[in-house]
Amino acid sequence: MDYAEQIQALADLTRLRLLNLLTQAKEICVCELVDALALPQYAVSRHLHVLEQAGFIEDRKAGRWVYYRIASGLKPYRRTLLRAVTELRDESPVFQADEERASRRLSLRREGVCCVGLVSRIGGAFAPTGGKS
Amino acid sequence: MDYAEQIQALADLTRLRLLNLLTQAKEICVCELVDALALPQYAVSRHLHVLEQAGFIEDRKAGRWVYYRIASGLKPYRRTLLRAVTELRDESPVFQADEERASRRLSLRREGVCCVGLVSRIGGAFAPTGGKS
DNA sequence: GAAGAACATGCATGATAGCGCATGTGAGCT
DNA sequence: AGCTCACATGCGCTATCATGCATGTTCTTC
Repeated sequence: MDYAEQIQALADLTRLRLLNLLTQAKEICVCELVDALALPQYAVSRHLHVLEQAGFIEDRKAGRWVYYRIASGLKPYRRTLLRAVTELRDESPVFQADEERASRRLSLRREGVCCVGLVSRIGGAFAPTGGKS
Repeated sequence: MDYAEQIQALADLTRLRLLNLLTQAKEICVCELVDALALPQYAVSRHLHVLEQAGFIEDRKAGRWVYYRIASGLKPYRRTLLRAVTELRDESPVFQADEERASRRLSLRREGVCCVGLVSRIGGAFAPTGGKS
Protein backbone atom coordinates (compact mmCIF):
# COMPACT_ATOMS: atom_id res chain seq x y z
CA MET A 1 0.00 0.00 0.00
CA ASP A 2 1.71 3.16 -1.17
CA TYR A 3 1.23 6.70 -0.01
CA ALA A 4 -1.39 7.65 -2.55
CA GLU A 5 -3.52 4.72 -1.46
CA GLN A 6 -3.24 5.77 2.16
CA ILE A 7 -4.46 9.22 1.29
CA GLN A 8 -7.15 7.64 -0.81
CA ALA A 9 -8.42 6.10 2.40
CA LEU A 10 -9.12 9.63 3.63
CA ALA A 11 -10.82 10.75 0.44
CA ASP A 12 -14.33 9.93 1.54
CA LEU A 13 -16.70 12.02 3.58
CA THR A 14 -17.97 9.11 5.63
CA ARG A 15 -14.44 8.10 6.58
CA LEU A 16 -13.59 11.68 7.49
CA ARG A 17 -16.62 11.74 9.74
CA LEU A 18 -15.52 8.51 11.36
CA LEU A 19 -12.01 9.76 11.92
CA ASN A 20 -13.30 13.00 13.33
CA LEU A 21 -15.21 11.13 15.99
CA LEU A 22 -12.38 8.70 16.70
CA THR A 23 -9.89 11.50 17.22
CA GLN A 24 -12.08 12.81 20.00
CA ALA A 25 -12.66 9.67 22.00
CA LYS A 26 -10.41 6.91 23.28
CA GLU A 27 -12.40 4.28 21.49
CA ILE A 28 -15.85 3.95 20.01
CA CYS A 29 -17.95 0.90 19.34
CA VAL A 30 -19.29 0.19 15.87
CA CYS A 31 -22.90 0.44 16.94
CA GLU A 32 -22.20 3.82 18.46
CA LEU A 33 -20.65 5.01 15.23
CA VAL A 34 -23.66 3.72 13.32
CA ASP A 35 -25.94 5.82 15.44
CA ALA A 36 -23.73 8.87 15.37
CA LEU A 37 -23.44 8.88 11.61
CA ALA A 38 -26.97 7.62 10.98
CA LEU A 39 -25.72 5.26 8.31
CA PRO A 40 -26.36 1.55 7.68
CA GLN A 41 -24.20 -0.78 9.70
CA TYR A 42 -22.60 -2.40 6.69
CA ALA A 43 -21.46 0.97 5.39
CA VAL A 44 -19.80 1.88 8.66
CA SER A 45 -18.15 -1.52 8.89
CA ARG A 46 -16.75 -1.26 5.41
CA HIS A 47 -15.36 2.22 5.86
CA LEU A 48 -13.78 1.24 9.15
CA HIS A 49 -12.13 -1.66 7.38
CA VAL A 50 -10.64 0.68 4.79
CA LEU A 51 -9.27 2.98 7.47
CA GLU A 52 -7.83 0.02 9.33
CA GLN A 53 -6.15 -1.36 6.22
CA ALA A 54 -4.63 2.04 5.62
CA GLY A 55 -3.21 1.93 9.13
CA PHE A 56 -5.07 4.88 10.58
CA ILE A 57 -7.13 2.98 13.12
CA GLU A 58 -7.03 -0.28 15.01
CA ASP A 59 -9.69 -2.34 16.75
CA ARG A 60 -10.23 -4.15 19.98
CA LYS A 61 -12.65 -7.05 20.19
CA ALA A 62 -14.67 -7.21 23.37
CA GLY A 63 -17.23 -9.96 23.40
CA ARG A 64 -19.58 -9.33 20.56
CA TRP A 65 -18.60 -5.71 20.29
CA VAL A 66 -15.71 -4.16 18.46
CA TYR A 67 -14.16 -0.92 19.59
CA TYR A 68 -12.16 1.19 17.17
CA ARG A 69 -9.56 3.78 18.01
CA ILE A 70 -6.85 5.82 16.33
CA ALA A 71 -3.84 3.62 15.73
CA SER A 72 -0.94 3.99 18.11
CA GLY A 73 2.54 4.77 16.90
CA LEU A 74 1.51 6.59 13.75
CA LYS A 75 4.22 7.76 11.41
CA PRO A 76 4.67 11.53 11.27
CA TYR A 77 2.95 12.12 7.97
CA ARG A 78 -0.06 10.08 9.00
CA ARG A 79 -0.31 12.05 12.19
CA THR A 80 -0.20 15.22 10.17
CA LEU A 81 -2.95 13.94 7.92
CA LEU A 82 -5.12 13.28 10.93
CA ARG A 83 -4.36 16.74 12.18
CA ALA A 84 -5.74 18.07 8.94
CA VAL A 85 -8.94 16.17 9.63
CA THR A 86 -9.30 17.80 13.00
CA GLU A 87 -8.84 21.20 11.39
CA LEU A 88 -11.53 20.33 8.92
CA ARG A 89 -13.78 19.94 11.90
CA ASP A 90 -14.25 23.66 12.37
CA GLU A 91 -15.36 24.14 8.80
CA SER A 92 -18.39 21.96 8.40
CA PRO A 93 -21.56 21.54 10.45
CA VAL A 94 -21.68 17.89 9.45
CA PHE A 95 -18.90 17.01 11.85
CA GLN A 96 -20.43 19.00 14.66
CA ALA A 97 -23.76 17.25 14.25
CA ASP A 98 -21.95 13.92 14.35
CA GLU A 99 -20.22 14.89 17.54
CA GLU A 100 -23.47 15.88 19.15
CA ARG A 101 -25.13 12.57 18.34
CA ALA A 102 -22.01 10.68 19.36
CA SER A 103 -21.78 12.55 22.60
CA ARG A 104 -25.35 11.70 23.51
CA ARG A 105 -24.84 8.10 22.51
CA LEU A 106 -21.62 7.71 24.44
CA SER A 107 -23.22 9.13 27.54
CA LEU A 108 -25.47 6.07 27.63
CA ARG A 109 -22.57 3.77 28.37
CA ARG A 110 -22.58 1.86 31.63
CA GLU A 111 -19.14 1.20 33.08
CA GLY A 112 -17.46 1.80 29.76
CA VAL A 113 -19.56 -0.75 27.89
CA CYS A 114 -21.30 0.50 24.82
CA CYS A 115 -24.63 -1.28 24.54
CA VAL A 116 -25.60 -2.71 27.89
CA GLY A 117 -29.34 -3.08 28.03
CA LEU A 118 -29.80 -0.79 25.11
CA VAL A 119 -32.39 -1.43 22.48
CA SER A 120 -30.28 0.15 19.80
CA ARG A 121 -31.67 2.22 16.99
CA ILE A 122 -35.29 2.54 17.95
CA GLY A 123 -36.87 4.04 14.91
CA GLY A 124 -33.53 5.00 13.46
CA ALA A 125 -32.34 6.91 16.48
CA PHE A 126 -31.24 5.98 19.93
CA ALA A 127 -33.78 6.69 22.61
CA PRO A 128 -32.69 9.26 25.18
CA THR A 129 -35.35 7.86 27.47
CA GLY A 130 -32.92 6.23 29.83
CA GLY A 131 -32.44 2.79 28.34
CA LYS A 132 -34.17 -0.15 29.99
CA SER A 133 -35.19 1.06 33.38
CA MET B 1 -16.22 20.66 -4.04
CA ASP B 2 -16.31 19.21 -0.57
CA TYR B 3 -13.50 18.18 1.71
CA ALA B 4 -13.34 14.58 0.63
CA GLU B 5 -12.97 15.67 -2.98
CA GLN B 6 -10.11 17.93 -2.06
CA ILE B 7 -8.31 15.07 -0.38
CA GLN B 8 -9.14 12.94 -3.38
CA ALA B 9 -7.03 15.36 -5.38
CA LEU B 10 -4.06 14.28 -3.28
CA ALA B 11 -4.76 10.57 -3.61
CA ASP B 12 -2.56 10.03 -6.62
CA LEU B 13 1.15 9.37 -6.72
CA THR B 14 1.77 11.61 -9.71
CA ARG B 15 0.03 14.51 -8.04
CA LEU B 16 1.96 13.94 -4.83
CA ARG B 17 5.16 14.07 -6.85
CA LEU B 18 4.05 17.31 -8.48
CA LEU B 19 3.17 18.87 -5.16
CA ASN B 20 6.44 17.77 -3.66
CA LEU B 21 8.34 19.64 -6.34
CA LEU B 22 6.09 22.67 -6.19
CA THR B 23 6.50 23.01 -2.43
CA GLN B 24 10.23 23.35 -2.96
CA ALA B 25 10.33 25.99 -5.67
CA LYS B 26 8.61 29.32 -6.12
CA GLU B 27 7.14 28.24 -9.41
CA ILE B 28 7.81 25.60 -12.01
CA CYS B 29 6.96 25.50 -15.68
CA VAL B 30 4.95 22.62 -17.13
CA CYS B 31 7.76 21.51 -19.41
CA GLU B 32 10.11 21.39 -16.46
CA LEU B 33 7.67 19.24 -14.55
CA VAL B 34 7.35 16.96 -17.55
CA ASP B 35 11.10 16.41 -17.57
CA ALA B 36 11.37 16.03 -13.84
CA LEU B 37 8.67 13.40 -13.63
CA ALA B 38 9.49 11.80 -16.96
CA LEU B 39 5.83 11.55 -17.84
CA PRO B 40 3.89 12.49 -20.98
CA GLN B 41 2.93 16.13 -21.19
CA TYR B 42 -0.78 15.48 -21.28
CA ALA B 43 -0.56 13.50 -18.07
CA VAL B 44 1.20 16.30 -16.24
CA SER B 45 -1.24 18.86 -17.59
CA ARG B 46 -4.21 16.85 -16.46
CA HIS B 47 -2.91 16.27 -12.97
CA LEU B 48 -2.02 19.92 -12.60
CA HIS B 49 -5.54 20.78 -13.58
CA VAL B 50 -6.92 18.52 -10.86
CA LEU B 51 -4.70 20.11 -8.25
CA GLU B 52 -5.68 23.56 -9.41
CA GLN B 53 -9.39 22.77 -9.28
CA ALA B 54 -8.90 21.50 -5.75
CA GLY B 55 -7.33 24.82 -4.86
CA PHE B 56 -3.87 23.61 -3.98
CA ILE B 57 -2.01 25.32 -6.78
CA GLU B 58 -2.41 28.27 -9.09
CA ASP B 59 -0.85 29.19 -12.39
CA ARG B 60 0.73 32.16 -14.08
CA LYS B 61 0.70 32.45 -17.84
CA ALA B 62 3.87 33.87 -19.35
CA GLY B 63 3.87 33.85 -23.08
CA ARG B 64 3.52 30.35 -24.24
CA TRP B 65 4.63 28.95 -20.92
CA VAL B 66 2.60 28.30 -17.82
CA TYR B 67 4.17 28.41 -14.41
CA TYR B 68 2.51 26.64 -11.52
CA ARG B 69 2.99 27.32 -7.85
CA ILE B 70 1.44 26.49 -4.52
CA ALA B 71 -1.68 28.58 -4.07
CA SER B 72 -1.42 31.59 -1.84
CA GLY B 73 -3.71 32.05 1.14
CA LEU B 74 -4.40 28.40 1.75
CA LYS B 75 -6.84 27.51 4.45
CA PRO B 76 -5.30 25.88 7.51
CA TYR B 77 -6.32 22.33 6.75
CA ARG B 78 -5.03 22.53 3.21
CA ARG B 79 -1.74 23.83 4.46
CA THR B 80 -1.60 20.95 6.88
CA LEU B 81 -2.29 18.51 4.08
CA LEU B 82 0.59 19.94 2.12
CA ARG B 83 2.77 19.64 5.17
CA ALA B 84 1.95 15.95 5.21
CA VAL B 85 3.17 15.75 1.64
CA THR B 86 6.48 17.29 2.56
CA GLU B 87 6.83 14.77 5.37
CA LEU B 88 6.13 12.00 2.92
CA ARG B 89 9.17 13.23 1.08
CA ASP B 90 11.60 11.62 3.49
CA GLU B 91 10.04 8.23 3.08
CA SER B 92 10.30 7.44 -0.58
CA PRO B 93 13.20 7.61 -3.05
CA VAL B 94 10.75 8.51 -5.80
CA PHE B 95 10.45 12.03 -4.53
CA GLN B 96 14.16 12.44 -4.13
CA ALA B 97 14.81 11.30 -7.68
CA ASP B 98 12.23 13.81 -8.89
CA GLU B 99 13.95 16.56 -7.00
CA GLU B 100 17.27 15.68 -8.50
CA ARG B 101 15.98 15.80 -12.04
CA ALA B 102 14.05 18.96 -11.31
CA SER B 103 17.06 20.59 -9.78
CA ARG B 104 19.16 19.92 -12.84
CA ARG B 105 16.39 21.07 -15.12
CA LEU B 106 15.78 24.26 -13.19
CA SER B 107 19.47 25.09 -13.28
CA LEU B 108 19.19 25.47 -17.03
CA ARG B 109 16.98 28.52 -16.72
CA ARG B 110 18.24 31.79 -18.09
CA GLU B 111 17.05 34.86 -16.24
CA GLY B 112 14.20 32.96 -14.66
CA VAL B 113 12.78 31.76 -17.95
CA CYS B 114 12.27 28.04 -18.26
CA CYS B 115 12.93 27.04 -21.83
CA VAL B 116 14.97 29.73 -23.53
CA GLY B 117 16.82 28.19 -26.43
CA LEU B 118 16.31 24.73 -25.06
CA VAL B 119 15.66 21.78 -27.27
CA SER B 120 13.60 20.09 -24.64
CA ARG B 121 13.57 16.39 -24.08
CA ILE B 122 16.35 15.21 -26.32
CA GLY B 123 16.02 11.48 -26.35
CA GLY B 124 13.67 11.56 -23.41
CA ALA B 125 15.95 13.55 -21.17
CA PHE B 126 17.18 17.10 -21.08
CA ALA B 127 20.71 17.55 -22.28
CA PRO B 128 23.14 18.83 -19.66
CA THR B 129 25.43 19.87 -22.51
CA GLY B 130 24.87 23.55 -22.01
CA GLY B 131 21.84 24.30 -24.14
CA LYS B 132 22.30 25.98 -27.48
CA SER B 133 25.85 27.19 -27.58
C1' DG C 1 -0.31 34.54 -42.09
C1' DA C 2 1.98 30.22 -41.86
C1' DA C 3 4.66 27.20 -39.01
C1' DG C 4 6.02 25.51 -34.72
C1' DA C 5 6.33 25.25 -29.68
C1' DA C 6 3.92 24.81 -25.14
C1' DC C 7 0.02 23.51 -23.09
C1' DA C 8 -4.89 21.90 -22.71
C1' DT C 9 -8.69 18.84 -23.76
C1' DG C 10 -12.20 15.49 -26.09
C1' DC C 11 -12.88 10.59 -26.47
C1' DA C 12 -12.61 5.61 -25.61
C1' DT C 13 -11.07 2.14 -22.40
C1' DG C 14 -9.81 -0.46 -18.37
C1' DA C 15 -9.59 -0.30 -13.45
C1' DT C 16 -11.37 0.91 -9.10
C1' DA C 17 -14.68 2.49 -5.48
C1' DG C 18 -18.98 3.14 -3.04
C1' DC C 19 -23.69 1.61 -2.37
C1' DG C 20 -27.57 -1.51 -1.40
C1' DC C 21 -29.11 -5.99 -0.48
C1' DA C 22 -28.48 -10.14 1.29
C1' DT C 23 -25.90 -13.46 3.75
C1' DG C 24 -22.07 -15.20 6.66
C1' DT C 25 -19.51 -15.36 11.21
C1' DG C 26 -18.87 -15.41 15.90
C1' DA C 27 -19.93 -14.43 20.57
C1' DG C 28 -23.29 -14.46 24.38
C1' DC C 29 -27.74 -15.77 26.37
C1' DT C 30 -31.56 -19.07 27.52
C1' DA D 1 -28.52 -26.76 20.93
C1' DG D 2 -30.89 -22.93 19.31
C1' DC D 3 -31.53 -18.12 19.13
C1' DT D 4 -30.25 -13.33 18.99
C1' DC D 5 -27.26 -9.54 18.70
C1' DA D 6 -23.07 -7.14 16.83
C1' DC D 7 -20.31 -7.06 13.15
C1' DA D 8 -18.19 -8.48 8.66
C1' DT D 9 -18.39 -9.68 3.79
C1' DG D 10 -19.70 -11.58 -0.99
C1' DC D 11 -22.23 -9.98 -5.06
C1' DG D 12 -24.21 -6.96 -8.62
C1' DC D 13 -24.66 -2.32 -10.07
C1' DT D 14 -23.32 2.26 -11.11
C1' DA D 15 -20.22 6.03 -11.07
C1' DT D 16 -15.82 7.87 -11.06
C1' DC D 17 -10.95 8.07 -12.33
C1' DA D 18 -6.32 7.44 -14.54
C1' DT D 19 -4.40 6.40 -18.97
C1' DG D 20 -3.30 6.68 -23.96
C1' DC D 21 -4.06 8.58 -28.33
C1' DA D 22 -5.24 12.17 -30.97
C1' DT D 23 -6.58 16.84 -31.64
C1' DG D 24 -7.48 21.69 -30.30
C1' DT D 25 -5.90 26.29 -28.59
C1' DT D 26 -2.82 29.97 -27.76
C1' DC D 27 1.25 32.31 -28.20
C1' DT D 28 5.65 33.34 -30.57
C1' DT D 29 8.57 33.77 -34.46
C1' DC D 30 9.72 34.03 -39.14
